Amino acid sequence: MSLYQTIKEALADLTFSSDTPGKLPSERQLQQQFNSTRVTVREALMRLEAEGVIYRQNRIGWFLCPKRLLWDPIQKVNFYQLAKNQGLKAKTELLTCKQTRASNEICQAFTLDKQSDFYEIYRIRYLDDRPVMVEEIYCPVQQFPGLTEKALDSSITTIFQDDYQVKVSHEQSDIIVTALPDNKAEQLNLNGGAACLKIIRKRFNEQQELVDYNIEYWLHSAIEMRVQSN
Amino acid sequence: MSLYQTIKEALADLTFSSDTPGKLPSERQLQQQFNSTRVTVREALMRLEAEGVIYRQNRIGWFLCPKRLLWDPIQKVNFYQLAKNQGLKAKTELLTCKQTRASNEICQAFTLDKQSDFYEIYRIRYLDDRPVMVEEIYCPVQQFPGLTEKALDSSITTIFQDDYQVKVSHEQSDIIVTALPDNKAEQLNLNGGAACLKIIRKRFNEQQELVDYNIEYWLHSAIEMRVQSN
DNA sequence: CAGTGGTCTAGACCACGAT
DNA sequence: TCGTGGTCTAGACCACTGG
Repeated sequence: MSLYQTIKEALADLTFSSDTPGKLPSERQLQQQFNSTRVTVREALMRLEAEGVIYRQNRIGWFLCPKRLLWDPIQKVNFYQLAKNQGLKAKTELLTCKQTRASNEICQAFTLDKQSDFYEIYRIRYLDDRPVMVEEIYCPVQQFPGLTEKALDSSITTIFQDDYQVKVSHEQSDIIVTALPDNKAEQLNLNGGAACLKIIRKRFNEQQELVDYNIEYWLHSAIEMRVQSN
Repeated sequence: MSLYQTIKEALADLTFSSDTPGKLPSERQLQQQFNSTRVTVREALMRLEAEGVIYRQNRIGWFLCPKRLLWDPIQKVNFYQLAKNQGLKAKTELLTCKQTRASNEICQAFTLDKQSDFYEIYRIRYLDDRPVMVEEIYCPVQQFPGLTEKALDSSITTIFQDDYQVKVSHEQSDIIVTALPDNKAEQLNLNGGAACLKIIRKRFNEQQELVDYNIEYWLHSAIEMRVQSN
């Protein structure tokens, strides 16, 4: 068996008895401990990261992954409720909210022309204070005047419903595995290139009109999906 | 911008005009071309792999990814039908089929004791002759006597229905992103450690009895999910 | 057999975080 | 300021693929 495999298994077995709980020893410490080089140690670490056992914070170190959030893409349960049901603390941070002209792709999805204005909302979501998701939300200004004034660090669905009487009745999600883009990784204080789940979600009102175009990047080790079909 | 980022973007722009269509130049060629080292070139390649742009076959080289198979985890469409609808050629290869005592986890799922015998079926699935998935299927011998004699390189669901009058009426899928385990990677002629979608699917008959326990590993770049909710 | 990717060594410099 | 991870160099040997 290769050396990095050995290191990987040894690390997986470790109780990671470091100063900070959940934090792994530094790469140079591991290199000495296993009498190897940083390249090889990092190979082992990156495998464990790919498996979803550990994750890294940019220039800080490697950490053990907590358990994944279980999510059913069919159920329209909001993030806070979902987290609470699973004993996790949810938090949302609003990064930016501005009025823009959106990309062609998004205009087309809304069947609006390129002159239309959209709100563009960037948010980060945390579970137990760990950043796990970054999202972009687009919705037409016309339909949601004054949206910037609302409490955008809460549930958008609730705002739609309570403040605008818009009820989401149908949604479609496209889900792929890809690498976290560098600009998104930066917002999460993580490294680009790590596996992530990219979810493009379109939500429609009762008249089947698109009201909300949402792009989410989930840290792959933070989420698990469960779906039922009858 | 870092060198491997530059290389990554240059590679992404390339039309990959190599001998074999879809195959990238060798790592040493790229190293010369970009006046760098293999480590750095491989960093760029692995990023592209993580993004789902290219994949590698063990000791053969790097290849461009064809388009992903679109899959709705709610619909119970069989693999051949799904592929055909999307203009892809599906193929299944039976690796092994044997009678065993299954693991505790699986016995428990079936609510059978540890003495029960199961069929254990290993298969590989191909799209346009590219291996994209490896699976393990467990089902109780008691319920499917003589299953080994059937054409196990076709649809199991069809065999259940036609040969055993067992109709799958309900199923549950757990889906996570993880790394392809080395033993599975080997069966696919791929490298361990690449991102994959692991799907654990339990299928039930009309009496809500578990009939089929299925573990699938999909090459992450080969699949995309789309779900609707009402 | 030549060429490929898989693994590994033993260094180096940098930007950034913690202190 | 010191230690961290992020990036990079310039090699090496091996197992395996393909001709």
